[in-house]
Amino acid sequence: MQTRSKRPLTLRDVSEASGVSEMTVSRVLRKKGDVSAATREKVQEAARRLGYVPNKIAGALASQRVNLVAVIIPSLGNMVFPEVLSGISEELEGTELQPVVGVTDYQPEKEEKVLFEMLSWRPSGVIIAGLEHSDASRAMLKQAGIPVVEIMDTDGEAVDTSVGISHRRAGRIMAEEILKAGYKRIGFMGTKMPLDHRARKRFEGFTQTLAKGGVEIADQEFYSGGSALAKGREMTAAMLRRTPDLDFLYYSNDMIGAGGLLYLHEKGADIPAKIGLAGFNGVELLDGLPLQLATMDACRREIGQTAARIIAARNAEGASDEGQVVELSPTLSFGDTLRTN
Amino acid sequence: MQTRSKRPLTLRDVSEASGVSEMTVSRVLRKKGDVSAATREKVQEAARRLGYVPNKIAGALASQRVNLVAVIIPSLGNMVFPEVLSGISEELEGTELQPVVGVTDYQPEKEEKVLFEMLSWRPSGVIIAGLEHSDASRAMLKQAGIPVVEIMDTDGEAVDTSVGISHRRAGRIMAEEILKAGYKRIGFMGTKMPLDHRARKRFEGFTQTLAKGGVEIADQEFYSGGSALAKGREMTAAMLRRTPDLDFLYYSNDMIGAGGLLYLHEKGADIPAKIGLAGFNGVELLDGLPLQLATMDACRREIGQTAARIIAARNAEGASDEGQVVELSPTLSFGDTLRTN
DNA sequence: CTGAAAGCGCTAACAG
DNA sequence: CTGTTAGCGCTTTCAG
Repeated sequence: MQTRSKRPLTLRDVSEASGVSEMTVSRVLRKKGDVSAATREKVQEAARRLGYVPNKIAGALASQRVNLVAVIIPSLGNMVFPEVLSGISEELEGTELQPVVGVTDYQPEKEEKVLFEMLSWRPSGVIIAGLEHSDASRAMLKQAGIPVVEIMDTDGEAVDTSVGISHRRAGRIMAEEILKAGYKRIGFMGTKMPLDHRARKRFEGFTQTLAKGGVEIADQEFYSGGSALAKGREMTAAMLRRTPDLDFLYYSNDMIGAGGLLYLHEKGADIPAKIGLAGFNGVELLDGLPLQLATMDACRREIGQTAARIIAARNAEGASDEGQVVELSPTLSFGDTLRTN
Repeated sequence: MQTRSKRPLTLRDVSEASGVSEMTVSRVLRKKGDVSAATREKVQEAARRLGYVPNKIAGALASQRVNLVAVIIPSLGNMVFPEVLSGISEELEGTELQPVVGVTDYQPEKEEKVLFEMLSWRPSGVIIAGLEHSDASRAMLKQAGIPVVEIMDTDGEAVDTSVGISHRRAGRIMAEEILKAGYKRIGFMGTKMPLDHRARKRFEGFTQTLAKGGVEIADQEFYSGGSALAKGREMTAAMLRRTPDLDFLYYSNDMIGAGGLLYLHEKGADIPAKIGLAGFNGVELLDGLPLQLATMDACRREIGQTAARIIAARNAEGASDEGQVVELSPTLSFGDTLRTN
């Protein structure tokens, strides 16, 4: 139908091909304003025949509106963020808005760069992971004059609005359950990530609550890089060699927890009677393990949905420009690796 | 530093604040053309102080250039695509270009929508998964007048350029190795995905090669939804109940393969002597399993890098506008679940 | 090295 | 219901 052409088609081409003014063509193509069925048909036919694709750059400049929501996350390989994203997409599906993703690799400088880059496209809103940002990033977010939702975490001060869980509380709850179940000699394994503030907060909540119960972490180890499953396996083996009397292992994520679980299960360990295990995230991926790992879900999908809903609402007319804090409650699953007491 | 303002800052604001013409401000901010050190300093100081973020919409419209590469993939939850993406990002890092991701959920209509949407931003290139697209999508890709690289697969005709592996050949190679190892009673498990053409092609290559060796698939089962690990476990159990004399199980992806592996390992099956297993993808994630699953890597990262490099090269001056086919060679790993002879 | 003028392709705001 | 007139904020081009 179309002919090869170096220059992309413009509204004017459609206008000429259909004998209708540019303005009316624009109305038809945007389904905005009333146009008679006859001309509408003529225009659509011409547009289709030519293979016209509107130029959003020009449209956005003229209308001063860009229906994009910038979504800024640390990583895609983490399993948790794709789920947040699908919550966002799902929720935005019914609206004009579209998510655009930027990845920071947990680096504040990269976050700053990505944020700057995305804001320069003048999006209608920003959804960004975490509450910890560089001063420059916070300044940009404030200055942008658009709704900003910081997600995943509520332990801290948001620029505008935050949606997430309290990781301190999550660590605390896990510690309480472990104590309640009567475990005493507790080991911790996690990522060596000074910049993963949420893991850090969980760890803090965890150790502080143990301390209140008169228990101290008996051993701990941090890793970085490599296959998480393999790392969990190795670290668990090493830790039990070093501190054989541990009766509970708390992992900062489910993947290393699964590695530990597989290792102990093979060794014929008496789980959860003699040794208990728990991870974090509620990764559905792991459902087929020999034992179900105790874990705590982080409400990933729900966080995405809620954040997206807030942005969408604020973009609608007559929205209250108020910031808010939405704290979701993670649910603990005991699985097969934490005594229910 | 900045003041609250509803209206985002413009070049004119920076111009007024620095007492330098808009044009020269623009030159400084884009580091284009020669500007005296003194004025450059003045401009940069003003821009920083005000918190100016350039408006790329306006810039793109004026310059007729958008440094975006549209990347269109079926899914983010698949583990394989995030790796392709990181190959792309890595390769684009050194250039002006930036990837923008769109997800199709394996649905041709959604692909068409996403493609239309992305093309309307006039990107500098398109990287799109697969060779199978609707007529409309192919038309748009041809019409766009920008480099288009179809990735993952080379079994078929590309619009412009393709980079990937031959999935037919991958299936064939696996079949050859299985026959060579002397397995005879072979079961297949995979996703119920009429739209996953690559899985289909592997399956075809696999069965055709078995047939040449006088072997027919003894049993097969397809699933959809749910946790892949759990599905692999269940399907394996069911299949062996139904067809107990199977001596090899070929899985269309590593996750269900891992489920089967865990199941059989727990049952104390004699792997790989009495029963062999193989998956597909080379998912590093699974490195900590009790046995290493035989698999074939799909060159995910390398595909991303190559595709990005091609787009970048074509965007440089004096590039040959030629389409090409880049077929990469997947490597087979025997792991612990496929007899080496 | 710096500035002035003229759009990029589309849509808001008015007229008819 | 349809058309006309101005820009949107930046960059290209051409003069100084």
